[in-house]
Amino acid sequence: MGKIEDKKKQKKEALLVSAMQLFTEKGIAETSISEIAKNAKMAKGTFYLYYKDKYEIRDHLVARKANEIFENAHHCLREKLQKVTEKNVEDCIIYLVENIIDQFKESPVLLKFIAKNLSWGVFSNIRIRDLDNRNCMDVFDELLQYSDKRYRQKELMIYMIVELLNATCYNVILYHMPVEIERLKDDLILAIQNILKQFECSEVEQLESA
Amino acid sequence: MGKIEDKKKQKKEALLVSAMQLFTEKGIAETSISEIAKNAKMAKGTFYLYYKDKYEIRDHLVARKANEIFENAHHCLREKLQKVTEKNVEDCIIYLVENIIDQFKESPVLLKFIAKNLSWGVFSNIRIRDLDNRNCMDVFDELLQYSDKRYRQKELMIYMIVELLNATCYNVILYHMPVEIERLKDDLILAIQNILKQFECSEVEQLESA
Amino acid sequence: MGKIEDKKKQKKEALLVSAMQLFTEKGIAETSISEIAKNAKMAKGTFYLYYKDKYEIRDHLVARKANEIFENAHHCLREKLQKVTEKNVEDCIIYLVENIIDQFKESPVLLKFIAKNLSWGVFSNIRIRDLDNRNCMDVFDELLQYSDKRYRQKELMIYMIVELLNATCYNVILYHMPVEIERLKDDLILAIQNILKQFECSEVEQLESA
Amino acid sequence: MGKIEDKKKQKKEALLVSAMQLFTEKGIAETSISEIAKNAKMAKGTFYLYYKDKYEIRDHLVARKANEIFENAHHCLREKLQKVTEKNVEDCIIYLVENIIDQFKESPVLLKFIAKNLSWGVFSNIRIRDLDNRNCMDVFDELLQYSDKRYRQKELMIYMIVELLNATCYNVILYHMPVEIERLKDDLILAIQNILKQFECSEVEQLESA
DNA sequence: GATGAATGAGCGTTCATTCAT
DNA sequence: AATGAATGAACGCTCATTCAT
Repeated sequence: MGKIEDKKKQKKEALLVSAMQLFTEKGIAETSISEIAKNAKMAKGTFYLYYKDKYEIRDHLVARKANEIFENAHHCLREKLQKVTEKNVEDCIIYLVENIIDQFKESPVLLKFIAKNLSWGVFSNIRIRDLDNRNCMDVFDELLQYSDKRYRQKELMIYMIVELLNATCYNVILYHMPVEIERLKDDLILAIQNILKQFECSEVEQLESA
Repeated sequence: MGKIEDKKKQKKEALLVSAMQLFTEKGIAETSISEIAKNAKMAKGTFYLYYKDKYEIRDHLVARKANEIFENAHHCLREKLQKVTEKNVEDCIIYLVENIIDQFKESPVLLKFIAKNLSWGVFSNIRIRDLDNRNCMDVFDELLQYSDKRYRQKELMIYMIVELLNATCYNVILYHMPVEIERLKDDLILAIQNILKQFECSEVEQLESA
Repeated sequence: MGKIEDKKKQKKEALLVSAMQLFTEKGIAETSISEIAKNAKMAKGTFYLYYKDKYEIRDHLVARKANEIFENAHHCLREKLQKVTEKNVEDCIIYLVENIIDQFKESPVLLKFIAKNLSWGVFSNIRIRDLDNRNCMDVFDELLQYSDKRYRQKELMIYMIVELLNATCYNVILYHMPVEIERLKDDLILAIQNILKQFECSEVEQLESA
Repeated sequence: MGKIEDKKKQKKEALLVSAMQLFTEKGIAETSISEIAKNAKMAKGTFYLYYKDKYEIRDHLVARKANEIFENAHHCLREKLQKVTEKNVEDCIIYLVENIIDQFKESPVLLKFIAKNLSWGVFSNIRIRDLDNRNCMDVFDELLQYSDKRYRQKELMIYMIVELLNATCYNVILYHMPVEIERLKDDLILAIQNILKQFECSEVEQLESA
């Protein structure tokens, strides 16, 4: 029956939660498997029924947390878009960026965990449930489609935006260096808007691609 | 006499070199203190006469390596500037950026080591010998002084450029994702030029600050 | 009904087969109970319904495999004896020995398993189905009865032959040391014939025992 | 100075002694490294400064113990030979065999340890200090040289004798099966004498080889 | 009877750290 | 100052055994 499957899922979940807590509290390298298990109220051996090692659990967590952040942001965006008729790609992306900054502000440990462990490979594969599990690049594609502008090198563009967002927030939110987050925000958004413009196709190219 | 001081420096140096080799070859977590000592042809116990633990050595190394990279770049810039009369800040910064990218391309292990361990605190304190040990922010200040343009929020501007450079190079050089470095280069430089423009003071502000 | 008994026997059998495979493939110490069960397509817990531990299974296997070897040899001997009128004890024993050597040559892993785990207690109790489950010593008694010679200390004689056979074949077949099996064979048979002669009663003793 | 080397030798020795005790008391498989260390009054980690694992220690022990047994026997033989003018090869070998049987009788655990772990490769390489570290096959060669008889296939002959000795003593001394050791002794010696005769070259061959 | 999730003792191994030399 | 033998805590991991289902 499904009860046993349910219990297993709960155990896996408990291990994830336990690991997340310890990873953010004391770092991955300083967290041992037996601690993860004990913190999840299990025997050490039980850990190995569900994960190969702590790096497997880390990878699961990174993917999940990045997913949550992006889904949260995307969800808010969708709600907002329902109220607005005019849809502007740039604004949407800026909206996502601001939302993500807010999430990072709320949970600096999350930022720390994500920033140090998220690779582009994982990020570009994040799936959004609201969009039939299409991945995060599809989200941008969809947004860009509704626009009357055309963009070249879309993946590179997104990559640069994401990396700039992540990298600049890290020191600013965690160590308030070299400025406070509120001070960074405006210029970060400006920079991102410039990146978007930089990848916009010229009118000639726009026509060609049309 | 200074001979004893010399010997001490040599030992410290040998440990740094040994550690750098092992850190880049197999990673910091996988390198043990006894390995560092053995590789430096010393007894394990001697290590503790010079460093507290391997993280102290790591921090020394990060600062030194970042310094070398920046000094290299700056040195090349100075040589070039001696041949040229016209001095343009933007071009200088782009020159530094390109030079640093080239150094990363030459030594991806260096990039890996630096990118994962360099914090803004360390970076902004890098000292340049050619400039009487003034730090790296002073370098930019000097460059910006020679320009006829005025910039606001200089440290933030540099911060954003440095982080963008580091963060985007990481995946691209080490994992060729999402594009090749040659593909990234042009757009990265464009983006940095835009960041510079974004921080340029308007003419009114220029006058005011003058 | 006997169906339940049948199923039980089948399970026990499946575990034996599974264990034999793993024991010979990777050794007893390196084989775990859960592997034996999985290889027999059962759950781990089921193992304990049939055997106490892997050593119980090993003992069952040693007895069975030794039995098979001896039964095989004995079966061939009987077939041969039906065609021959003249029956000579020495020749019969040599025939058995040669047959067993051939079986070992065919399956060195079997030799390895048997040689390291067979004790005299187990061997002397091997039962032969063709002979109404009489044990292996009875076989020799029967053979010796048909002879016109008399032997003293029959069990000791058999013991020495069996141990010499086992012990000398081990290194020779498994590691080809110090000679090849073909080189050993002739002298081993000679030695066994000498052992048989050595235990023959003198004519006076023969008469006495008659 | 040599003091430190001395201490190291003492530690290695202490580990060997400790391991031997535990191996014979409870078997190799049932002995753990931490037990060996604790029994030798050391920390667990110290074990690894001297041996790779318990199998390395086992191999050292087997070689050493086999060496001791053989050297003991050989030493007694030499003492005896000094008193006797007439030297007979057969008698010498029988003397060695009897001496070894006596050693096994005195220490059944030694027999158990040796019999289960001594391979022909190790045995044939045993070195005798009294003979300038020449190995055990050289001993036999020397003995055989003094004889007026010639033997073919000397290594095979020794192999068969050694294996017969080992294999038959095992059950008899440890489990008193199928007879007592005193009962085995006479027939074992007879059998060995027969093996020696069997490998004697015929008179024709003797002349040829001369 | 059969299952397999859960346990936790115990393994081999590593390694930062100490300290007598 | 320099050594490296010694330590023992802590690690990752395995596995026989139990027991609720």
